Amino acid sequence: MLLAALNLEDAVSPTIADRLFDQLRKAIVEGEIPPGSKISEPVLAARYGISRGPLREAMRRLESSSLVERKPNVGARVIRLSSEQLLEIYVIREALEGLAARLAAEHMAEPAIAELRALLERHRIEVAREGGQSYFQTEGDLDFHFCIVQGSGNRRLISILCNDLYHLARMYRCQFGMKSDRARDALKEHELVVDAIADRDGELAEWLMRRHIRASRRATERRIALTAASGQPPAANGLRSVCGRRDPVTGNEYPLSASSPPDSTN
Amino acid sequence: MLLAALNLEDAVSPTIADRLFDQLRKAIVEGEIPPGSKISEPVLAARYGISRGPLREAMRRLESSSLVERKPNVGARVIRLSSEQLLEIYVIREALEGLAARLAAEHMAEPAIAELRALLERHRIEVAREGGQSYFQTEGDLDFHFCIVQGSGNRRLISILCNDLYHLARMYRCQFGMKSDRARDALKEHELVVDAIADRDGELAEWLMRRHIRASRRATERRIALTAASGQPPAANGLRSVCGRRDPVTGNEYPLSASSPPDSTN
DNA sequence: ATACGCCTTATTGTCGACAATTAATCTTGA
DNA sequence: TCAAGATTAATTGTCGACAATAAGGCGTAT
Repeated sequence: MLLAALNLEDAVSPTIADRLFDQLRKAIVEGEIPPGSKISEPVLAARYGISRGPLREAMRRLESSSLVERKPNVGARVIRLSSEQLLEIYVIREALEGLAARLAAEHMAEPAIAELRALLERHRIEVAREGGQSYFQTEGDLDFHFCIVQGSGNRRLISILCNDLYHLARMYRCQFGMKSDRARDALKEHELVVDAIADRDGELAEWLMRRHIRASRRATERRIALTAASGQPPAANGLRSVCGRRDPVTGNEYPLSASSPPDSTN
Repeated sequence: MLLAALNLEDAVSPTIADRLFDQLRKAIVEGEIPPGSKISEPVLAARYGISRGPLREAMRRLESSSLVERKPNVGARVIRLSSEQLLEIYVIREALEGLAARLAAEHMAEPAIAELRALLERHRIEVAREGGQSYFQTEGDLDFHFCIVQGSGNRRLISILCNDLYHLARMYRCQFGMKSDRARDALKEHELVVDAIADRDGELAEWLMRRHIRASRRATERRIALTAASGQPPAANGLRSVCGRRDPVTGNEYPLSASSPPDSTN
């Protein structure tokens, strides 16, 4: 529900290819199409009841979003998530969202700041209710960052973060489970950032945002170290593996482990 | 010639769509297909002697690179360059390339640093020969930044900068002419950055790179203020308009002013 | 028994044609 | 004469079929 802001695509496109792109991205991000699985064009086209033309165009866009990898004359596979790539994204987000926070402090309109405050208030209630363990908070976290980036007013910055990096980050979170025990700390950090923005203190806002993302990255690093030590292969997802179920799309391939969509709060 | 590093695509793809994407991107970036011009699928397909299928896939990739804008059931137009968007890119580059410089100082291998030094040496000779006015320097500038980013070792950072932002930056430069009088200063700034990287001083490298890009942005701002004051419309390109010639691709549309490819040093 | 080469098969890449939507033109009325 | 509407034309979106490439299986020779 709070994820509404993340669904840029709720204004349905009249063309099949665009709609399909949204559907496939959602399916890949939420793990419905497992990472590493091969995507067969005829099978997928039949699955969605369309021709291969629009499908291929959607696949091209997925490739540009680096959600699938394609080799010519061979086919496309859903990207396999490596911890290194996740950390790379954190490093970039630290720089980019720090910038976004500074710009937001300079450009954001007062009503938008008030909305941001209201959003954090809802998060506060939620965290208090679920004792800081809620998985939901993780999504709320993305919602918060989403709002800040929107407030930066830099359209290309918005595009880079919201069209590509956030979907990747969400994908990793869905894969790894991520019922972060950092919800309470994260919320506090969020509030400090918003305070700085409300004070129009861009320098402080950037510093706080960078520290926040750095802390987030370190928590992820710890988590990765844990799951790696517990015997699982490094690139595997540490989530409930639904072995009794068959791949819903590709049908015949069953890589590492298939994970069902982690929640339906959108 | 020095642009060789920028041509990631010299390893020709066996598929038409990929080859066409490279060709079209080059044509758009260098202004052969003027900004704002409508792209007709049948015309373009005939022009390149291929079918509309691969063309559409290439167009989808161009759209992802934000080189063309598409409206459903209407068509695609080459993006029109606004000064605001150019400055937005500079702001992002400042954050991202500052990060890249820091990472390069930490991760770059010694031979790569030596290569970088050699590159700057060639630039030094070139600048001395052309008296700091050379247009070439502008391309060399991109080459330099390209190498630094490659040295960061962060694959996603490399992808964002080299696959999208650099092509846009190059497009703006081609459109605006850009025989920057800042070549001498820029070269000096480049050398300082490389010194910091060689010293493995990441913090300094980042600071120097940010300052360098900031100076570059300010020079561009001044240039924009000049051309805007000299009577041209703000989004127009301030380059020789070849009015006697017809649009080589779309054939029937002739927006603002068509500019021929600024150089052939690749 | 293993390795090399050939062949079969399935998948991707490409093409031409049809349908749907949009933009422009022409007509008609006030 | 201008505006509003319908009509026409062109472009885009979609589809099914063919061709080319690569992967996998099979057989044979060493």
